[in-house]
Amino acid sequence: MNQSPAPDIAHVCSAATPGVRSPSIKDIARLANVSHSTVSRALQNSTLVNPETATRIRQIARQSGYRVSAIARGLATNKTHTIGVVVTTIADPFVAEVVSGIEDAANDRGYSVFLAESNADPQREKNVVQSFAEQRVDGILVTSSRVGALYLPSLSELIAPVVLINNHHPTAFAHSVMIENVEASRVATSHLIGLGHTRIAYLGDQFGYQSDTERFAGYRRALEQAGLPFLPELVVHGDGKPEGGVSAMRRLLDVVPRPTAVFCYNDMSALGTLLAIRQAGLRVPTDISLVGFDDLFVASYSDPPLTTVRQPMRQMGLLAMESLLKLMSGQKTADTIRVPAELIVRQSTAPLREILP
Amino acid sequence: MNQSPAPDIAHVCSAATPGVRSPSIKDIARLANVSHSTVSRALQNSTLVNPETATRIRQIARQSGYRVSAIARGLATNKTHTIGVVVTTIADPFVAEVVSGIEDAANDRGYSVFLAESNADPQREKNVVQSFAEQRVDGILVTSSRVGALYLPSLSELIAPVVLINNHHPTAFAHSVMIENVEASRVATSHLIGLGHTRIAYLGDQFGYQSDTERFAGYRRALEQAGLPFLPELVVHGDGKPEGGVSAMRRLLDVVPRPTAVFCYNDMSALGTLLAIRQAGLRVPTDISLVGFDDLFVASYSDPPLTTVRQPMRQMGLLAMESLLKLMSGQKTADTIRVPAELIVRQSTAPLREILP
DNA sequence: TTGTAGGCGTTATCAT
DNA sequence: ATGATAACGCCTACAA
Repeated sequence: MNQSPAPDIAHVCSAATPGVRSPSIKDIARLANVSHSTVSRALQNSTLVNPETATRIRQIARQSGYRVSAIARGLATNKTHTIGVVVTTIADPFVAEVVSGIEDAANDRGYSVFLAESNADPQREKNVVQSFAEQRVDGILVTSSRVGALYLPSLSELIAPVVLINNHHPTAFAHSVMIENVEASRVATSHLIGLGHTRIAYLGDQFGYQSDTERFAGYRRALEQAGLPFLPELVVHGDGKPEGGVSAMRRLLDVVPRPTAVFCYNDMSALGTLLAIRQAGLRVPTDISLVGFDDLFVASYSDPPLTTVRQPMRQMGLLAMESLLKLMSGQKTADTIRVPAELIVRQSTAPLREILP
Repeated sequence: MNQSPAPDIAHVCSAATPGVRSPSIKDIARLANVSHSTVSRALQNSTLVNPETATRIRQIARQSGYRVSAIARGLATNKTHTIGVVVTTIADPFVAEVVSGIEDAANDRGYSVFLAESNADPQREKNVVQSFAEQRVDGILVTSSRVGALYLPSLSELIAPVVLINNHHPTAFAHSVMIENVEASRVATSHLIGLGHTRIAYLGDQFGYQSDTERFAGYRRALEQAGLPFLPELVVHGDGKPEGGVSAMRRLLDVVPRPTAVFCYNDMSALGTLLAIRQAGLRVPTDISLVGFDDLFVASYSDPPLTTVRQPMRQMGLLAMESLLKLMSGQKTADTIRVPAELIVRQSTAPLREILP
């Protein structure tokens, strides 16, 4: 009798018993009394195979738990149906939302996604690129990262097409999906101006990052349009995270006279800003109005709920994926897709309090 | 003259010119005047090759931009150096932190990670499992998902070893990493009791989820130890997200007399709870004390900052990865690793206000 | 409609 | 120390 592991019980604990290779196309061929090419065809729903044999083959394949080896297929076809996604860190809520959108779209199209974090560490970035190259990914998506700056050229030439999403340093010729930063910031700042504020601070990200530069430009444009003076002392920079928002805001609180409104580069910074203001014994929006950017879920649950600029994060991931699909199939796409944003007014902004002279 | 953008810069747009195969081991062999086996050995730093030729080969390989094909290697070795990570959604901050830890550890060990979301959708779960099977991943990590419930048996037998992280429905025989839920909750609840509270509500997750069950058990144990009566009307269930926290808390606010403290299943729920309390015109901790669970970054930045139970999320990812590595190499590991948690006392909890009779 | 015969880029086992 | 040669699992002409 057969003494091989457990007959039909199959479920005997044992983690993936190593040494037991999964059935191959040839095994199925043997069972079905056909050649492995026929099996291959049947499994691909080719019309070049008798419908009945095809059904029989698929039947057998299912019963024996057959699964194509994506890697063997990849070797043969030179396409892995795999994309690489590189992010600075997935622990950033903005990034996570975008990646979620990507994953969704990729899954729909039958693509598997490799996730890699660069941690803004050059060495790691190198590893990531190398790794994606070795895995022979069909395409690469980069979100909120600096990778582009250093490796994009080699990436897109030697490895696979690349699409950037809100990247820090976009490179020439790179395909990308970006939010309408300038316009969105202009609108956000104008909102504050419309409420009577004239001493409006800008709390940005690190110097040189594109989103920061663009949002700052929108801020200035709004001031200009309103004929308001630009006050350099009201511009500070955080790090895109709550911590940075705290320290940047503290610097702002030392300026006299104090700003009556702050436009934050992003919601994470705004979160820190909120804390700093509270710790200083002031209130939002009574003493200081606050506007964020991103519309992360936290914006709805902070106290007060944050007026902010909504980025359609998931959809941006989707758009990037679609753009990448086109590139991967050799089509041309718009070099950079600009996505409109929307100002969401909540309770962190209020009319300037009248100050009696 | 050349009118295309930038001449020899090589950066001539053109995404990954399809049709141009990257150099193979044979190409290198030709250039180095050796057999491809020698190249293979040289590239693996085998001692079975003349140091000088090895250096020369590596030199040539580097110059020609050679990159091993992980998929060809996988075919040959039957190991892909790849793991699959399945999550419900990466947009959940807890999940994102864990995955970040996993990615870090995996990268250190030379593993690439496939990320897949199940969205708690059975069909998607099927896809994920199928996809990982086809990609021939060497191991699987499942975090905060229900996947285990349905597919774990087939997963760990037919595909690869599996390790669960804070999974909803752990299955027998499954390896897993879990937080010390019962003890942590007991401590958290005792903290409230120590502040004089006796009407302490429990705001949980969906019925049947293991973390919920365990945390609830810890809550009850604390009451018991203090000789406090268990009040069923003070137990409500959300959905693990802020929205669910809001509605669950509203239900709680209708109970008379009102609870004076609430222990929330997780921080996301607590965020919603905070909002609901505020909207009811009450204050935390003056009117109601609040304890969360997880210690997400939001816990530090809410108003008031949340007293909560810290889970070492990144480290849990790391532990899971290490456990998986052992399983993949055929070693045995503890079936379930219990990670201790830590109560972080901030400002959302305060002594029960004396109520004059 | 089906089978035969490479070939994809590696690793691995032999000889030499 | 090196080179043939054969897998690995699949796809795809080409032949039948």
